[in-house]
Amino acid sequence: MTPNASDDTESPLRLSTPARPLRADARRNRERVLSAAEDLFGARGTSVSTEEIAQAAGVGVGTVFRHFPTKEELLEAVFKARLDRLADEVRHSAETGDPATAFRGEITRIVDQSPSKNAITDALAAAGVRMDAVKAGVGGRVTEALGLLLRRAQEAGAVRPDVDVPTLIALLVGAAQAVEAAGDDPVRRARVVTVLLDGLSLRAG
Amino acid sequence: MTPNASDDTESPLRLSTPARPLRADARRNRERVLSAAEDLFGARGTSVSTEEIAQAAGVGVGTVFRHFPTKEELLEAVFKARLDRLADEVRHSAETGDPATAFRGEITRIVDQSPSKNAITDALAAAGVRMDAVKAGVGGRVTEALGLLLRRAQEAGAVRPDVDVPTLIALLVGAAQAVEAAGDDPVRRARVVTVLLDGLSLRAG
Amino acid sequence: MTPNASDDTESPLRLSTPARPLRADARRNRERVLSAAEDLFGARGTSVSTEEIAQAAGVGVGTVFRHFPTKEELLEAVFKARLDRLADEVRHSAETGDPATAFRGEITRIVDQSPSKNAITDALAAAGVRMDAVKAGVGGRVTEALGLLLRRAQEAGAVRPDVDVPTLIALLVGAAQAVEAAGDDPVRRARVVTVLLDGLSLRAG
Amino acid sequence: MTPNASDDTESPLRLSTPARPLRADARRNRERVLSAAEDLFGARGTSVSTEEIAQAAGVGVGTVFRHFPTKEELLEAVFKARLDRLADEVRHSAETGDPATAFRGEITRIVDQSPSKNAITDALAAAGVRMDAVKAGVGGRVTEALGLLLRRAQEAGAVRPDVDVPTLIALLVGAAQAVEAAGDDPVRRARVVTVLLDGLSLRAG
DNA sequence: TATGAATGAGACTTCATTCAT
DNA sequence: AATGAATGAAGTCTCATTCAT
Repeated sequence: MTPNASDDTESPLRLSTPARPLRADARRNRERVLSAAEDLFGARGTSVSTEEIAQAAGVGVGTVFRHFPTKEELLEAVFKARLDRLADEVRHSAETGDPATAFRGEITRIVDQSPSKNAITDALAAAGVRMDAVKAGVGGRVTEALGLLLRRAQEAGAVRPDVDVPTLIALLVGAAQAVEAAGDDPVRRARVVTVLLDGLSLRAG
Repeated sequence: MTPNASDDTESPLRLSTPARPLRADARRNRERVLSAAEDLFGARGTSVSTEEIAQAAGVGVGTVFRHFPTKEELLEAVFKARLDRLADEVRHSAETGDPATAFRGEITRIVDQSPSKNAITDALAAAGVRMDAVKAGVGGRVTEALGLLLRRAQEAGAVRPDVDVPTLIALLVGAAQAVEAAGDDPVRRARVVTVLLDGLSLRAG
Repeated sequence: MTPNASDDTESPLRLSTPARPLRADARRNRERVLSAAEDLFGARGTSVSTEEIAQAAGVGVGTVFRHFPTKEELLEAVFKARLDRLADEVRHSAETGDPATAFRGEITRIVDQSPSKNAITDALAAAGVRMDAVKAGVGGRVTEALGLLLRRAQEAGAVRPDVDVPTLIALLVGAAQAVEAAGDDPVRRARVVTVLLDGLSLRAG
Repeated sequence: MTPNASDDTESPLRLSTPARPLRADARRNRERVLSAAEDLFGARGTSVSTEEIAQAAGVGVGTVFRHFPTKEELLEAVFKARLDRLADEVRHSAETGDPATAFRGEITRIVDQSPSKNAITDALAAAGVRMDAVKAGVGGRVTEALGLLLRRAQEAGAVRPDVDVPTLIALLVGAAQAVEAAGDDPVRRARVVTVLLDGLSLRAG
């Protein structure tokens, strides 16, 4: 909603000052809340109460609401934070080493990490979250980074050319879910990833 | 809307009601509630209130709770009903025609049908639902039917042999999610399915 | 207890049915809530909590909200009920006996009754209450009845002709407040009413 | 903004601060808070939050609470300041010119000024405010000044003798409310004042 | 049996007040 | 002294579930 371009920070109270740097302790609390929220939303869905998040973060409810005036804004912030980290990671991969290997490694990593930590899956599973704000904001960075990763792999002939970034994102979302559905068995989880990667690779014949 | 052949409502297996065969009107009410619940849960998630489901079904809340003593039990019943229909459909496919074609057709159908109606996706997305009860119950029929479908396709050399039924289920769950994430664009949705099927097929080399 | 003329009822849930007659117990509860709300709002202002009103009415909070989905709607309902009773009373006066006496008697009665029960004063003091709904609804009846009372008194030469109904209403609102501000001393309260009536009467010269 | 002539801020009588004369900046902050509070309480009722008042005053909440340890004390201070100004104004009127004219002019002025600025009305409408402190404090000055104004008018035969100061105050409170209830129409507002003045005047016969 | 009114725990959010910086 | 972050009690409202009709 904010036509805010760069800065990711969020002023605690919507005052006139656009991006006050936040006092040290305030910032620490903000991080604690964000982290607790990420854990709990990841582990038990978006229905965990704000009260519980506050407890987990070791602060009062009021503090949560000072930093995130609405539960939805908290959800969005968690989502953005995840995407932001994901974008960094993907970009780093994309710019490093062999395109094919980078692609495979990164896809595997994204899909196969702890489901409760998976940026895409449950954030999207969070259903109601406004994708608008996200797409306009950090979402763009993810798209960009994935685009680079994908393009290089395609140019190297390692990935089929008829897949574009949105499709790749959809596939990642699904694969993360699939891995979660596969349960704890590492063999099964690996197979899921294998099927995805094989499906994405350029066929020999 | 469902490409379902036979009865839409109550399949051979009845689980909730132990003995008493239910009066005609009671049975009709049960079905109406189940149907309304399926629609609303599908369309707007499991957070729709019991009250609203009752209204949509044209009955009082009390009636909903008479048939399904808990919201969770209602959720389970919806889930079971979907799986039951799915099992019928899959079995029918598996027993008909060419194994490879049947497999491809059925996978496509499962994944690419209206997401809000998709049996696996949102029922699982419903998070809290006890899979125990389900796996012990109708789940077995789905597993069985999918097993038949998969085995025949593998024997025909159309599907890689290192995929077992649980993995296939996980993949279906994920693919359904992926298709939903792909949005309304039919081209993208088709690509998602293609990637899945290619990943599942036996490689030439 | 209420000298209420026609049907005052309100359907508990805004459904399709326009004016379902309400079950006996539901109706009783509704009245109890309304009555408790009138007492408490009158005695301690509109800031009394819904919880407390529920307790005073001997019902759960949920019941209050079933009948009045919003605190504001409860406020409005209380307001309407008061105006409704007032309209009945005024009309009855206006149609009975000598115009001048009726006018004086009625004005006195309105202004000098227990302030916490005063229909106009604190309901208006309730600040936020939407006058729209009220004016469109029962408000019209009050205006009408006061119009009759006023016109007859003016035609009888007992009241100055340059006062119209809106002005009279404003004066009543103010006088009620003045009486409240006059405290418990009956002599002072009487004087306030006297000043109002003298101010309203047609001067000799 | 106030049609107030002289000092807007701090009149002779200081009540809150017992001894220490307050540093210059502290004093300025106190005035700013008081002024912001008066504006906001007047415009939007006593429910405006302390936070918002602090913002409007350009200070932090902490500063508001340093000067007025309680919201209620802030309310009282606002009230006192208004009464203080009122006392000055009334006394000035009472001591100037013809008694009858002074009385009429002053009553009109008090009642008919911008309602949101009206000292008596909404301060009293603020309901909870302890009148004790006020009556004991600045209230006395108002009473005194009004007493002078009233006595001289009565001695001049312009005002009925059976009205005492407390009654006059009650009438003023009510009339201010009546004017507010009369809305924006200046004709109606004028009529309200006329009725009051006529009611207060000594009858010819 | 069906109905829908009643219940009350619990969710989100606000705000007066305190306290570390 | 000033600031504004933190606190937590309290308020409004929702909803799964129970129960009288």
